[in-house]
Amino acid sequence: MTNRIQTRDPELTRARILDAAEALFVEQGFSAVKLSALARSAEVTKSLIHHHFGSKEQLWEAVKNRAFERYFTAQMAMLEEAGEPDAALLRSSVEAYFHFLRDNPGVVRLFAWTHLEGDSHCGELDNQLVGAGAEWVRQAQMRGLLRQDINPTHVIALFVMTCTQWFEAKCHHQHWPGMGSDEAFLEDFLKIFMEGVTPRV
Amino acid sequence: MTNRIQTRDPELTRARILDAAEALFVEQGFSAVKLSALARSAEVTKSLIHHHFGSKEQLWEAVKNRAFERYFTAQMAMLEEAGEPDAALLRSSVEAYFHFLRDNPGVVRLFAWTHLEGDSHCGELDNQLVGAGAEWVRQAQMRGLLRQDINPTHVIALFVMTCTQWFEAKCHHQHWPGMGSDEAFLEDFLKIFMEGVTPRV
DNA sequence: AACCTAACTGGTCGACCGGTCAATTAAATC
DNA sequence: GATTTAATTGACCGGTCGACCAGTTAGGTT
Repeated sequence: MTNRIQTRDPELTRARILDAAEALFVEQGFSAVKLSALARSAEVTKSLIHHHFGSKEQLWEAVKNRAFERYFTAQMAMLEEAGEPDAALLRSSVEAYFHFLRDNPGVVRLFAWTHLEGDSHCGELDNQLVGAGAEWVRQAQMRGLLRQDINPTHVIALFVMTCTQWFEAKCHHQHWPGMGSDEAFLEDFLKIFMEGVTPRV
Repeated sequence: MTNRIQTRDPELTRARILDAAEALFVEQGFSAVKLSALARSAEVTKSLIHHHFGSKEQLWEAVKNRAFERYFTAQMAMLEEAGEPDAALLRSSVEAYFHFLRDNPGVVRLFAWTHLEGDSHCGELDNQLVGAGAEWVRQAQMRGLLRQDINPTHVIALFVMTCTQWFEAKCHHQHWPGMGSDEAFLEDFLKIFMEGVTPRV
């Protein structure tokens, strides 16, 4: 702000505000973020934030929408490049999801804040994601590749929730005695999960 | 506050403040809670809160400590009344934990807020809880009742995290297509989990 | 009954919150 | 080049936040 070239680029300004806001909201949650700190961080004036986004609440919505859209499209892409349903593909899907969350810690925290707010918006957004995944499981079940006495949606929910919670609550359980690394836990989870969902021979 | 009998009971006052604070903190998180609203809810003056707890921050710590102590002792009691390690007992332990969280939604949210704060205090508190659980799994493994190629701590972590996330993110996934009730999900989770941790015959 | 400690109150404080507004100015339109 | 539009600024607002403090009073001690 001090010595910035006197040029105007509203798109860039919006982006800079969104980026700074996302960083702060991810870190501190909605209530704890002060617009003054955000303005400082984004190197714009407070008024400019209001000009572009109306209010703190609307900015929060914009941040969430952008982040969840990123999440959604990334997942959709992963889903579409998946091939025929079989156990090996389920395994690699879990790995892919786990690593996506590991590489996108911001979206994990954004999900957590949103859950606590009781905002079900993001949940509705991935209805089709889960629906497609569950359909995929259902097909594998019909072919006898997965055990058939389990609700397909629950299969999806189980690994999504496990991956999510692993990273959401990492500060909580990372110091538990005997707890292994990201990869070690994923490995053990997959052992249990894959053994649990495939039919006994 | 308006027409309360002019008697003094500091213990009760502290308890009333703690109760009201817990309710508000659980609902809104630390930053969003206003001491004025808390004072109104607890039917005390703002000054009295400062008198008993010093600051908002210290009150937050007191609330967390009390709640996590309750959680800890409840879990410790459950653990102590457990008998010899075997698969059936693991199953009923998961059920007990799941139902404890279902019946104590406050502590689940408190955990979630605490995770987001990065406060590892509660995580350290249940080190011995997890340690005892993992030891219990280890014994079952040695007896051949559970498969031995899995980190015992990960077995505990997996079901703790799954139960926690189920209730933490309920608003998120409860509207997913095909999602079942609490009990239906628990049942399916146990099918996968128990099948995954017991050795193949 | 005198005394003391601490529970409790009302009033108040400076800081700073989110938000507004009129004025300025860069850039797009004509 | 004149005009319009909108990005941007700094000054400012009312409200209220957490905290503080001097004073009052109930309850226990001696």
